[in-house]
Amino acid sequence: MTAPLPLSTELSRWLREAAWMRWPELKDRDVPWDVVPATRPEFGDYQCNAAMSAAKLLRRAPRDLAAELLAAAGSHPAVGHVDIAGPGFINLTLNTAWVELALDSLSADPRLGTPRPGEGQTIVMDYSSPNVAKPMHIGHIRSTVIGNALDRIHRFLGYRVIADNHLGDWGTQFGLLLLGFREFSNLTAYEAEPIEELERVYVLSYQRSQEDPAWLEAARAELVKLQQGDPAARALWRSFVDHSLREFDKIYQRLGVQFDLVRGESWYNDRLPGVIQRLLDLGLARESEGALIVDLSDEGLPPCIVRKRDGGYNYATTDIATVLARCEEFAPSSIIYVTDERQQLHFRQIFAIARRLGVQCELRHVWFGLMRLPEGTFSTRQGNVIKLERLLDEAEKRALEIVRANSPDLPEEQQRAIARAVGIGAVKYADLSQNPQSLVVFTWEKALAMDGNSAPYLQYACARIASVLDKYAERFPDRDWARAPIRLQEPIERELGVRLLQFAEAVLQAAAACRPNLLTDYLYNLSQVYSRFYQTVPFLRAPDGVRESRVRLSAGVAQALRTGLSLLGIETPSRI
RNA sequence: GCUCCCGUAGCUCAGCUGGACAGAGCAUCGGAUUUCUAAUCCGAUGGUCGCAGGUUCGAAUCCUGCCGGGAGCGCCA
Repeated sequence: MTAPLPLSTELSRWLREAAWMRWPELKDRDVPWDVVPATRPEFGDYQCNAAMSAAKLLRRAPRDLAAELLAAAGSHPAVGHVDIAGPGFINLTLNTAWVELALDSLSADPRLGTPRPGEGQTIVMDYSSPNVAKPMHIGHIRSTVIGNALDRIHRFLGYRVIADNHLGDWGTQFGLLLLGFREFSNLTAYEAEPIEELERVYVLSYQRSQEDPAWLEAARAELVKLQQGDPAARALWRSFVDHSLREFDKIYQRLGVQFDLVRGESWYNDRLPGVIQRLLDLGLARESEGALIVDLSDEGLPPCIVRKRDGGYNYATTDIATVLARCEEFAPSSIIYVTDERQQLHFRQIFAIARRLGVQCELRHVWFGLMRLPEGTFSTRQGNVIKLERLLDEAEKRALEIVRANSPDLPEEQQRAIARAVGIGAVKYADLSQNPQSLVVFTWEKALAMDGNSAPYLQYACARIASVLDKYAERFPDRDWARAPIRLQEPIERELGVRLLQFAEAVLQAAAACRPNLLTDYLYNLSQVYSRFYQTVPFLRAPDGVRESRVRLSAGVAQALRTGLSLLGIETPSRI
């Protein structure tokens, strides 16, 4: 049998349809018919708060409405009993036998009942997008990790996702870089540590440009040569990009991040004149102070410059070209950009212009708070950047110390593998478990937290369950938990079972809100309940049948944790 | 000057499309292991949800103002 999941969706539909049948006049009114998990255990498993809102519209007593609604809805197989409490809350307690059956089918499903609402739809996801010739630092981790989690979540929900790493590989800094490279570079250093060398060269070239107008002029000339396709400039630039990409790939490999496309800004270069032409043809752009702008004042936005006074194009032009190209090539239902908060205005402008150009697909900017250091913002010039590589190294190092202390019997190689999964997982989780829009002040302590609400806590729960399954197989070789029915006897068991049913809801919510922390919240809570279950209820020593039920429930929890963590890009070793 | 975001326990943060006495983790204090991984669990302490109004049966959540912090606002990306 297939359980009607997600349960809250199903129950909401049940009550909403009954309400609309009973009170057709409320159909277009804004009444929250949603059934949501109960806020407190004594209120049952789910609750509906619609009666109070409806009461206002119908000028009736809310408790009466609640009673009429329940009478109209009749019974639902999942609902054991209902209560009307307080001013008119409808409290639903699930039928435990139904929950048991739902878990029987759910725990056999690797997706834990998660639907695929995205089938047939494409999403382009634009994330990470570091700048060529600069090292990835801790400021890049948010876009990369949050973007990758949203990428994985959407794929899981059936969307065709095109993950595109929109590299910053074009722009005025390349004039200084090309010129500086010819003058200052050390080729040996460039081969060994390309990004560091390019960074050094850039800083020198930048400094000289501040003091020497002729140098600045020469840099501009280099940029023009590059943009006009001069073979020598082009070749050198290509080398910068390739070397940078190789360095970025080391980080991506460690983070388990893969892209379908790596198209930098340069990829759109040839399309820029066409974009300008379209804007002009449609009468959307006009000249102002020598530059070409799109006036957006009727949307309350400042004008957007799409061509500079000197005839050059800027990032706005590129981003418009990018939207158009993506729509043409992939026909996505939406394009999601994951960047920091500073680009909010920029994307509002880009989206407004794209719509005027006839772009239909949903355009979504998922922004997150800029990462800062306790002493303020960091920048290359202040020399206070913390490189991503160093953060990952430190995470693995600290994790390895803990692994060695806790599992001294394991071979060195396995300890290292566990430390990688735990360390990288901790770093990712620290970022993913926060509301993306919170302002983030980087501290080592926070970024590397490995106890409490952290990835290792969840990984630990998984490892414990793996161990339980091993022990079971060892001690009861002729029994099979996978076929035994799940029975929920103890309150903690029931709580765990109901919680497990809510996996799909958590994934769907995280996707809809583009907030991975909704998923981490769910997973953390599930493991907390599991830890309590593990602590208070014996399973391998439980009687026949009960033992199998508990082992099977544990296996279901492990499945949820593994799947959930994989959606966040976090590994789950069978031992930690 | 205008726009956006943030201000919740000593610290770090959830909760914010309004719902029933405000939740975690860390820290502090006290407990739990002859048994399935103690990277765990149980208990205690700890909050005028920045301030002041307003809307509502009901506000941390919505609206207005103020205070404090961050970011952005035409030729950088």
